[in-house]
Amino acid sequence: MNGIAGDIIITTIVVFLFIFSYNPVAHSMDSQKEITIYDIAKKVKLSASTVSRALQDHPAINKKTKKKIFDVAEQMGYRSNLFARNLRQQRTMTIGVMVQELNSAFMTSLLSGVEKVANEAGYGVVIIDSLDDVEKEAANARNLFNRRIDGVITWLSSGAKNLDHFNVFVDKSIPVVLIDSLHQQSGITSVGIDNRACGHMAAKHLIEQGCRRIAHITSNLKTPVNALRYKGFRDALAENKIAFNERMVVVAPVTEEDSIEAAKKIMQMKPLPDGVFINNDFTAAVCIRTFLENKVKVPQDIAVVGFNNDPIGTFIRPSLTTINYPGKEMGAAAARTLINQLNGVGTIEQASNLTLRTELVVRQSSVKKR
Amino acid sequence: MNGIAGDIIITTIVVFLFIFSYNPVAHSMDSQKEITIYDIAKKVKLSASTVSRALQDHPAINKKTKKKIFDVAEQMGYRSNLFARNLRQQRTMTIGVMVQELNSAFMTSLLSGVEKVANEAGYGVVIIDSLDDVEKEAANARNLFNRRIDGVITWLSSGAKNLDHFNVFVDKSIPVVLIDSLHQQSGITSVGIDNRACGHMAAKHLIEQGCRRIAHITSNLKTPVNALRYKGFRDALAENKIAFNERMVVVAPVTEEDSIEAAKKIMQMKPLPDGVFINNDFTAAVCIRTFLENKVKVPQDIAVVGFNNDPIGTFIRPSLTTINYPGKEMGAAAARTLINQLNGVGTIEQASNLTLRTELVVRQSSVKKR
DNA sequence: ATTTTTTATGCAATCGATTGCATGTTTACA
DNA sequence: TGTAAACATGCAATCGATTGCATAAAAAAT
Repeated sequence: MNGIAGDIIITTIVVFLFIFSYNPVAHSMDSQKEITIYDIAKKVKLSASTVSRALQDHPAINKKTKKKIFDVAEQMGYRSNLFARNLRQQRTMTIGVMVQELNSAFMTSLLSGVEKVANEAGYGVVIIDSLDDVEKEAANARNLFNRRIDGVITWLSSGAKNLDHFNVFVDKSIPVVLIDSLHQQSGITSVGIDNRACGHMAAKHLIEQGCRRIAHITSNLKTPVNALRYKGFRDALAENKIAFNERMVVVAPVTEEDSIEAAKKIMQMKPLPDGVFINNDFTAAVCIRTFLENKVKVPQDIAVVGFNNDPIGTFIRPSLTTINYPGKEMGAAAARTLINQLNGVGTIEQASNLTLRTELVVRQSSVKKR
Repeated sequence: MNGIAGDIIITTIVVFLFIFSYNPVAHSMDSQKEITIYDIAKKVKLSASTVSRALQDHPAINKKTKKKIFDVAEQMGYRSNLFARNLRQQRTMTIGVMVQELNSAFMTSLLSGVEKVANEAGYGVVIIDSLDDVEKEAANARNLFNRRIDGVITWLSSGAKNLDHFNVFVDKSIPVVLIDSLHQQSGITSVGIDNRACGHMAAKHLIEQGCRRIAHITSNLKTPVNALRYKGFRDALAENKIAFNERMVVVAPVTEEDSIEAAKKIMQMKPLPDGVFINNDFTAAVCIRTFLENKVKVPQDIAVVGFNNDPIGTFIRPSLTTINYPGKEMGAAAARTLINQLNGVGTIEQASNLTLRTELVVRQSSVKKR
């Protein structure tokens, strides 16, 4: 009503605003009641079924009728009640995303990828984080399950030993897409990168720069992802007949203190390594800083290759050579895979693994030659 | 069925597992059907009303009956159907968060604050971004509205001229909490910081470091937030009787190119400014880099103060003096405010503005004296 | 033993939209 | 003109949980 009036006469708006401001009760009461298809039906003197069908653009409804119903719906400020629809159709048009932690540029770009694709397909996105805690992860899974999301995209916590907490989804044929985790469990798809190839690429690059004593810093070697990167790294060394000692691996959580600690361990190695492949850019950045503070030159004394292509890498000096990890694309791919499954294109049974392309981004921290 | 059998005879479990593994079709069909309160009612030979009440821990239900119903529900793998509940109760236990863009550490920490508080209160969080586009923002608002979220937390796009797209919420008495925006519209609460004070604090610090020709880089001066920071900045200069010329303000969007451009403009000013207050850390980081590349020393030639306390500030050299902007706390405060409103503690009518504490984080980029 | 109170449970309507089936109406074709 | 085909619309059940009101049963009071 007021919308229409407002389009025509300016003063009407003023009057309404006046009322709105000074008579909140009348205002809220007035606008509080929801318009349903029954209200529309009454107005156009047709049945609710017809209204429902018209709004869905059902072919059996006369075009003129549809037009009229659409107009009246618009006029009355109708909005579909998703609960009712969901209750009837048994779906929520919502996908759940579980991530370890909302704390990195990478996660953020991942989410924006999911969000974009999902929204375009009409899905909402519910995000929940596990703070990298296995128990909270299980609770979250339950929570999402109870919310009847149509599908889940998840980045497992690093301590996750199995996928049991996703069984509820699998059992109900709710698609699950894992990001960057490798599990061959049937009914679960995964989207990721070729971690072994990445480790190989990093090591190969360092070797090409002339490094011969190459160390590795990783957050842990238990997750398949990290283990594979390490394997690729070892493989490249072996292929080039470069000796490697397991003492040249430093395991350090991704915190500032631990990263400094790790850098110190590297500096204490004798002979000093001339290159290091570090599993994430944050740690790499801290290490570079620590090296420089201790008069260890980068890349001259130690060449550094990180992982993730975090924006931080372009700010530090020397800038950081790293492996570009396509976060947004991964999110988008995961969402697309999930939605395809929801639409029946590619059923859960034929679930597969999708591997995205990665690339080495060479910057200053690793270039010894010119 | 299988649940009960499993509780009694171990071997039965094994048989079932066997079937599950080798007969996925039977498996999924079997587990597909949802348990409802009617199923439970039938099993315990009571009415659905009683079951419903028991599950809500209604006082009118006999304790033993409750116990029994709980047990059976557990056994049958019952999960409440939120649609039905929502349909009846007219709420979704979900809050919507609209942000400009999911692209910064700040947004991420903000979201994690919202998420934490909301989850603890039993609410889910739906996140949607506007890519800083006013139209998408309006569409998103509509989208969330149709999803019948119980409340909205939003960070307006920088181009937003008014809050019209939130009227749908206000009209339906759905609480809206703005983050870091100042609008006195009734029915809308906001959570933010004292931007004027921040600008003042930054300028005062630079002055104390001996700066007398202080420039300012901002993304635009139209949003109240930026205008207020600028005002505080100007006020501090005036209080200290330091001349200021509007040509010392550079307006530059937050992109790498524009930031470099801005740095160049600063360097071209004659006489060269001896201090600059930059509205965000990313731009500040790029400027510092650009300055250094052009042999302009920081802080000796130009002292720099940023804004936001982005992690980047600790990595660059010199490290960046900045204003700590409590992202996670803001998110948490916004969520708490919203949930209080939803619970009736503090009604929408008495909506107010909540201002959080900020602080100057002094690092290397601004310290000229010792 | 009878009445009142308390306690426990059930009935049936409600929340809105959807949809299979039935029915009524119009058009087309023989 | 009769009849099949195509088109349009309505009826009523369904999705699951909630809840005001009624009622039955047990306990307490008289």
